[in-house]
Amino acid sequence: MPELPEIETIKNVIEPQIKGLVIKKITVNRSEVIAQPNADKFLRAVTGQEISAMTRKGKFLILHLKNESRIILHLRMTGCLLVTPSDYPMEKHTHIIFHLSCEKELQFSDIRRFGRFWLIRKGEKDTYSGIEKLGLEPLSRECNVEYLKSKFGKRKKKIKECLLDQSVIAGIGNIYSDEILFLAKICPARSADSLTETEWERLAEMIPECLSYFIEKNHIEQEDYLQTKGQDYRNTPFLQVYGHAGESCPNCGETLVRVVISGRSSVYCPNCQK
DNA sequence: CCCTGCCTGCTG
DNA sequence: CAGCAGGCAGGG
Repeated sequence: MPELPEIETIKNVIEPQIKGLVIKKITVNRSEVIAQPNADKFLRAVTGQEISAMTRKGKFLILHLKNESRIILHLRMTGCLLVTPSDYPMEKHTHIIFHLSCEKELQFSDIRRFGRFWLIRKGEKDTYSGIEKLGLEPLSRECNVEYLKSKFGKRKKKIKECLLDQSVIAGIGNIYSDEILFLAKICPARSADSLTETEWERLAEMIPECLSYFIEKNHIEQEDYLQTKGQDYRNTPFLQVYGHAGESCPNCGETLVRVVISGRSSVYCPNCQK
């Protein structure tokens, strides 16, 4: 169920463990997690390749291979990556195992099976995964108040829905949109075109502040990550509104309210967030 | 634009 | 048992 800070955390934990290793063999337990073009082609193209790097874009992870093709991965709601010793027991919902050199494995598990892999070959245009449609990285310099206003300023959409629009800002999901709007003191149901200059400024400031704060909080050592099976992002103790409907606002003590915005559960403080 | 489907598991 | 879960594509 990871959003940008969690994907960043996963990348930081996994990358140093697999960089430079060779994919010797792949076990596919559920081929539907390989979205494109077909599982066999995927296996043939990837087997024997060295992993040169792992990067993140929005909520996507990208495994860069030595031959300049790349494996794109989206974890969706419950996808999980683990680097394990080669004799490590398989989790119940493990769908793909990359058997690597140095007696290691990269295991992909996913309870709900929404997660997907794509293979993009050298020079091939990625029209499949959706990665090309992503907007700016929220931690980039260009994702500033002018950009937000130019993209959202005239929309009648609710500001929370705007923050979830991956084609404008890549990586914010349901948790962090609530947290960001709480920090910016903006009600999630406000229409974007009603925001004042000050509110746009607060929003532009809180997006990177909130995300980088949680990247820091998520920080975890490789051993602890494996021990907790990649399930403990350690962010929950620090969430101020998400998951706290009915409790008191950490700012003012007013009861936090849950509403549904475009099908997503949203929590906010009716007193602090106008 | 909202709504559903995709899946399994956990909570009340 | 229904309802819900941190995502997204596709449909009407």
